[in-house]
Amino acid sequence: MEDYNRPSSYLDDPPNSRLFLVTSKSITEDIIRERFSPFGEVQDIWVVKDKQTKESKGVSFVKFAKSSQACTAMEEMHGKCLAEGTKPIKVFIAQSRSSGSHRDVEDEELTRIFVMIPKTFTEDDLKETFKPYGDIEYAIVIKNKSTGESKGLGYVRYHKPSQAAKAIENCDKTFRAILAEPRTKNSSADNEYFSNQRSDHAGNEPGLSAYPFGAESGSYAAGDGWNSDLITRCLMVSSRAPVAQEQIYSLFDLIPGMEYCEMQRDQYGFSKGQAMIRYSNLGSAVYAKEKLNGFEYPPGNRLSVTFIDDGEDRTSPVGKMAMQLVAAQMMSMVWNGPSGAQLMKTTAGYATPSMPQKPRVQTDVALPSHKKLASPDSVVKERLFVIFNPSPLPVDILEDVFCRFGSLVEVYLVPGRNVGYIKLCLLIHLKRSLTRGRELTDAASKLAKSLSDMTHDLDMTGRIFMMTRPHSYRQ
DNA sequence: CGACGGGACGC
DNA sequence: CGACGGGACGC
Repeated sequence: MEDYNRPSSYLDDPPNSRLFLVTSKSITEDIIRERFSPFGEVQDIWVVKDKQTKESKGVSFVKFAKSSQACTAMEEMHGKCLAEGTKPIKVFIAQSRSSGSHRDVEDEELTRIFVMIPKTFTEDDLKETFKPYGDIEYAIVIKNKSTGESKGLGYVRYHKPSQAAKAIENCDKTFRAILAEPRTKNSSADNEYFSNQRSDHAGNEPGLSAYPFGAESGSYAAGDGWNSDLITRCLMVSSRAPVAQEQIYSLFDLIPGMEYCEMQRDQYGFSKGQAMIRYSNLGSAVYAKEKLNGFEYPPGNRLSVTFIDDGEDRTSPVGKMAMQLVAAQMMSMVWNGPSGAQLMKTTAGYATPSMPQKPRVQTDVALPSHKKLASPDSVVKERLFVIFNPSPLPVDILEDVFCRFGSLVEVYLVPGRNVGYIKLCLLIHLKRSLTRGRELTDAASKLAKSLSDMTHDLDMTGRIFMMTRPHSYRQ
């Protein structure tokens, strides 16, 4: 509740989504709209005019919905002439309205991001994780100088502001990517700059990604819990050679669950050698990426497949790390599970590969019936503290199980730890079968067994505690 | 055993 | 050189 009452306050939201243009005075709002709207959703255009004469002062502001759109427009339009006989325009990211400064915002300030990463991440991991958004100049992990161990933080420098913006918008939220504060003399980095809510890019529109084909080696390590990739139902397919949409369609349609396939086009309607694919479920997308990234189609043309943000609302505090665990588990089902790891042999399109099903509760333990989740803003009345061994179960499974015992508000897994909280606003069955504060019980161990059963090799021999307080909420 | 929504770089 | 308007939620 800052100064958000003023409608104009969201000219700075999300940060760096507004451009400052210097043009000839003859350039009109209509010309600007025509030339800038191809880069994204233009929310506002304002040509600054003299109060008396109404003549343009040769200065304009263009507000985009997203920072990446503004940055791409800046990169593409800086130095262009918008009309015959007019001077080339200058385009900068506008200073935020609150800053008061009129200094040009340098690319230096827009190309380096600051991220939280697993302690196990190497600089190569960091690079691999963030290269889908653009060419990386360098990636460094912040380490303890004496011990050399990672502090779980890193910097990634891109070549272009739009690439950094895309990384911030689209990378897994657990990375908490933000623009890095420029390295300065005064070491205090405690500006009030970054407390702004990030855009949740819920309305991600395709078609603006400016990154070159990131020919990525289809190798990534699964197994250390924290997979470096964003995991979603949406994939981006990149091809060096032009491939018809129908070809991509039939290829990716081999995997059940494809619900959307569309070539990406630039503002002139030309194919960019990229297509967006969406599946109806995570498992299909994970499987598709695993099987088709690096696949030569047509022969000699390596396809690159990466996850892209599907714009789904995953802003619940659960975070996406849990999704990565889901994916890791699906991998293990693909590789080890009974449904087998049948490779797709051909692109000829009839042999549908057997698919791992989305994990569902399958147990001989009698579970109460599935109930609807409580609304996310319900007051949490009880929390269960769960310790997982060896590693947390996927959130959707936990939700599926625990929603049966009460009115489930949220499953929260503490990132990077083997613990989590089950938050409920009403307890029905659990309350009778679990004893406060004590390690137990028949019901809990059955629950544990059923969890283990349904997750194959993951063993949940953890203990479940009852917590009394919904934590840190003042009464 | 374990934990509460996380943040900064040798100039 | 080249920096900040217009319009007016809905309890």
